[in-house]
Amino acid sequence: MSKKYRTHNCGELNIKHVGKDVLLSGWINKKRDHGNLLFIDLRDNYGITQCIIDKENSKFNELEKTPLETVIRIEGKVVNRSEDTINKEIKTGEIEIGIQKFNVLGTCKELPLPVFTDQEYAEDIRLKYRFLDLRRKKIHENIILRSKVISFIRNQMHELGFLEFQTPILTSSSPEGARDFLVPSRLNPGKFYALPQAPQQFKQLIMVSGFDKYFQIAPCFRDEDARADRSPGEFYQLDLEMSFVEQEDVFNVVETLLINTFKEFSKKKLLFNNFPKISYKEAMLKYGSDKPDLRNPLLINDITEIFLREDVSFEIFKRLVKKGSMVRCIVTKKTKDKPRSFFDNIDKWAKNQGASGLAYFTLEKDKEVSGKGPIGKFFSKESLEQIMSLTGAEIGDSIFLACSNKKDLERITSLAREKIAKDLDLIDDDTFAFCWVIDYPMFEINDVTNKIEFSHNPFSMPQGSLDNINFEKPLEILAYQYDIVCNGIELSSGAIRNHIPELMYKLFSIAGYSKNDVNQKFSGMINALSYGAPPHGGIAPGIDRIVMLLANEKNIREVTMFPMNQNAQDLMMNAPSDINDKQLKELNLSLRSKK
RNA sequence: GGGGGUGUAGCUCAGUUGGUUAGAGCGAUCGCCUGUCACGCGAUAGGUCGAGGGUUCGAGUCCCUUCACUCCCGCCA
Repeated sequence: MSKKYRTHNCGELNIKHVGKDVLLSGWINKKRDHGNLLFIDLRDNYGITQCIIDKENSKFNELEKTPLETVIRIEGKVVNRSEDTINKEIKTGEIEIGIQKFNVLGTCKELPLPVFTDQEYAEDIRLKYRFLDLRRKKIHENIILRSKVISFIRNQMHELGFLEFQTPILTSSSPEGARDFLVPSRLNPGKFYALPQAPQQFKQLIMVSGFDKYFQIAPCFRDEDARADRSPGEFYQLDLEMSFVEQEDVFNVVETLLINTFKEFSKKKLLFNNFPKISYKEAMLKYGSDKPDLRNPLLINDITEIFLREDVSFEIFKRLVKKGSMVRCIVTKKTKDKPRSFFDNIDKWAKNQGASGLAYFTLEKDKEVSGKGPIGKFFSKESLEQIMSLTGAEIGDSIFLACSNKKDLERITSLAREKIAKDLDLIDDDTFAFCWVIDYPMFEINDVTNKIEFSHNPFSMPQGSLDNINFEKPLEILAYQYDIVCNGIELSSGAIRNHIPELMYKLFSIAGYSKNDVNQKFSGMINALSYGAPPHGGIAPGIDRIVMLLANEKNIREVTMFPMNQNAQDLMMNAPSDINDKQLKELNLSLRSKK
């Protein structure tokens, strides 16, 4: 046989190959030892093939003693299995290999974690031995899925006419946004590069350079603390930017791309084939959040005005409303027969969340409409009818109310929406619900400093034009700034960019930056915009989160090949690590002694 | 920086009200077994109960401190 290691892989042999002499190489996934007969499940990237050897073979004892996860080469003949021994679970289950010879290609010590199980393991062991962890079925498949998704997206982008470019990894520190990762410069002592938080400025410069449509599967670096859906350090975005476009043009590209990708890689249903567009303001009112989960049918309504009525006697809320608080509610359909415990649990839960609780009552009708439940008696028939017309509630429905300032209300009603929907089992886990959140405000007021700040990206284009924007009321200026949300997870945000220097200076001045400040801090950008910049805009969907959704995983490490732990350490490579004095000297750095 | 959870054999976990020698499954080692596919059966080895301190006649169990991992808040386009 001319091949050295294999003639076939472990996933391709079937009934058609019976009688052939083959070479297979792979890992010993599992052994089943019958004393005089030994089954070996040989595994490689492509599948598992059962191989068999018996006492007649002189190599029997040696193979019997070879540990799991040893890499071996097997020489043998493909034989078909008898009807009753066929394994329908695996692709190669109709055949097995009668082993003639074998030899060890790579030995294996006792395993720190088993490869052959679906059990869950402590994170630090998995990360330290990631190369073993990655052999395991589920995560191995996740990583392959990730590769396929990226390659699919790349093909789609090329087909849509986008050009793929690389942008610098060593760049300059930017004043806005997240904390930068810094890299000391040897040739420029005392100066530092920063790793890009995103190729934001570069992609705009690519547009100014006339390339029209750009994309990149771009690594992004942000030195912020981790979350389950946020890697410490680095993550990937599908970064894209287009010239001569309006918001709708970007939406069309992204919707096409995401719909194709999600249809290709998941069996789950798409709730909308045209993604609904929800304004930021509406999202905050109806869902209490700018990343609403539209699988959840519950809506939030403002019913503050009810508590100004003479015929409502719920004095606690009335007093708070007089002082400026608002009242918002969630209606649950046909819950009048739910046990008292259902309501009390939610109230108790809300108190645990730091709210003063969730008041509730149920709408009933005998001769006339009445409220049943702890606070039902405080509402007149007419006020209940007004609530019904404001919220769409009907007889038999229940109403949960909270009263507070706007920010706390948004927080608690958003959480309550999720909690109640879960308790009532209202969320269809088998769907993806995408939506756009649009019309973000350009500015917001900082609670602590009471100063006006950019609420998102300062380079976003305000809605309106230089001569009709009311700069006197900056908090009312909306931006062509948009987010895409799926199942309550923020997938990306983007904007039509401000390519007009004059308008840029004006907006920055509202946020307290002088023309000089802007010229200094964003010199590359503002300079470029002064030499003929096309109108342009883009977006940057998070690749890791897209793969998370497609793989149905809750943690980003499950779709990342070599992730760091929560403290931003790579336990396998021992990063970050100490460096020696020579390196420090070359970089003109000295370390402060640690406390 | 703050809050919650977890930490017992190589791995996954049990361990009662504080009470004799800390257990099980998988894995390892040895033996038996020719049709398994989570093979089966028997035996053996394997423990700083995360670490340190305290209370107690006695601590895996109670208290304090501390470390590691994780989830969340802060932070984050």
